[in-house]
Amino acid sequence: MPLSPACRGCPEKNEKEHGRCVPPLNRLCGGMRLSRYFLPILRETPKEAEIASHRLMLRAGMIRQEAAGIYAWLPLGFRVLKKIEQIVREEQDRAGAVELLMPTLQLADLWRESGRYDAYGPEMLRIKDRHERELLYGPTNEEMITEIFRAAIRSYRDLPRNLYHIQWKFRDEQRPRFGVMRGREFLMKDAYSFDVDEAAARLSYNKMFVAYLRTFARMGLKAIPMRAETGPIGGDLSHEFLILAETGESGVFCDKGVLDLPIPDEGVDYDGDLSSIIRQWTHLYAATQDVHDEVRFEREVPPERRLQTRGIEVGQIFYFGTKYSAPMNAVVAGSDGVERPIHGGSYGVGVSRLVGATIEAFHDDAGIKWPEPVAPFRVMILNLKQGAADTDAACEQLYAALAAKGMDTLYHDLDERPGAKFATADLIGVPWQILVGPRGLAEGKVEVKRRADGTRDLMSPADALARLTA
RNA sequence: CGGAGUGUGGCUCAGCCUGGUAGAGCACCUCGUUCGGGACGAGGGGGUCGCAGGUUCAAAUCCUGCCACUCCGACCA
Repeated sequence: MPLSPACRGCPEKNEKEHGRCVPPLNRLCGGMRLSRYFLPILRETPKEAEIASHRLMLRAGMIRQEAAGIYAWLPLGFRVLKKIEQIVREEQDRAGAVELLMPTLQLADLWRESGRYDAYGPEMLRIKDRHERELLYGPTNEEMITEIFRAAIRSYRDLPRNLYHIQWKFRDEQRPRFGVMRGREFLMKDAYSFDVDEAAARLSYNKMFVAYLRTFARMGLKAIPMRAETGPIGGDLSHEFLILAETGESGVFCDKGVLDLPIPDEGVDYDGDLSSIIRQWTHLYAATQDVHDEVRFEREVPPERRLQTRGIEVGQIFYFGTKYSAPMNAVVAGSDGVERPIHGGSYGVGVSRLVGATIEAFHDDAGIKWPEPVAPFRVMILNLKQGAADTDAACEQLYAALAAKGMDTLYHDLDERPGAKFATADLIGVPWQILVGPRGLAEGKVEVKRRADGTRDLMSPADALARLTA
């Protein structure tokens, strides 16, 4: 795949790897002038927003609510969504999963094969087309992927496989809330593994387990795998991945030791033995309220290491055996020539929810503090005296130089007062701000401010460039 | 789905009880003065008061029904 010119030199990753970028990400590399952007900032907090991430996403012009639990993603929010999506994609690919795209609408008849059309309940949005054919807006895709898979695969030699897509889902929640954290329409990565038997399926499960550890860590999040109930999807092996946050929906109990476990590096051999990593991450106590065992907790975890808090679920993995393959007749011939149902697993990541969850983890009173890997822009240039020859020239030079390096840069070139620009920059949470004002330029200096901790350093524009493109 | 609320300009709200020419702050437009942490002055534009009925000479306001949205709880791959 040829490199997009805009991608050349992008600091996201080396150029060789960049050839794998899907087109939407290519567009994220480079610069943007605020005067040509669409960033509808709100000065006051909309009254419906109770929690920080919802409030800040509305104020920062990332989303706009169109109906209960249904949001339009405005340009700034869309950038973050795409960056998170891309990290998820890269780690799925690395773990050997193969991307495809299934439709949002599905035939009811397909769901009758598994028996879930009647079992699912009012959470499923049901639709009829002009021929009175019953359709549904997919809340998940086990049936469809099983249908796709069974049509093509005949032999155990074709296994294992893991297919995934990143697609919008709809679940008609009784009470949507917390903005994109619990919307009715949401973007989810869902992967589905197919194996010849349970032992093989567990190997597939372990790959996704490790991929998830890496995925959330790359976003700057500390996600902890916890034993989980399997819920309506069914099955007998499942972990939820939660990031710790006081505003989380789930109560969690764990051994503090899990907070310091090492994340597998990108050279991890997915075809090798992952069991030691899984053991390391599962032998310490960690459970959500639903499956919490207080007696075991007190027996296994010393008092000083007991942690009781709340968390936000950002992923869940299941092994469910032949739950779908048996009723839907998805079978392969074994080495003995006998056909048997394949053993399946499914693996979800809440992509749109992660946007809100990240803000819950990284914000202060002034606004969002994006971790660099998912920030909508990496650098923001603030021209503190728009229209003055020296500040304009210095900003244009910085902007051109950063864009040439493929750096995501937002140039605040509106004719606003410095205070307003500071407030906007802090609100939208771009990790690095370059403050260019007459005061500093008199000494040939600009100020580089790091949003995460508020530290500022005066330096020459050349040094600022070197520091931010290092 | 139970309970509690709210719908008035892009945002936050007042006005409703006690019916009588639709308001404020912020935002927006023009001009001027400003300019390192959300400036100031003057002038200006923008609203079928959620929808539909009803009562009345007259309804944002009173009555009835509906719709939407929010919060608490239950629910939540």
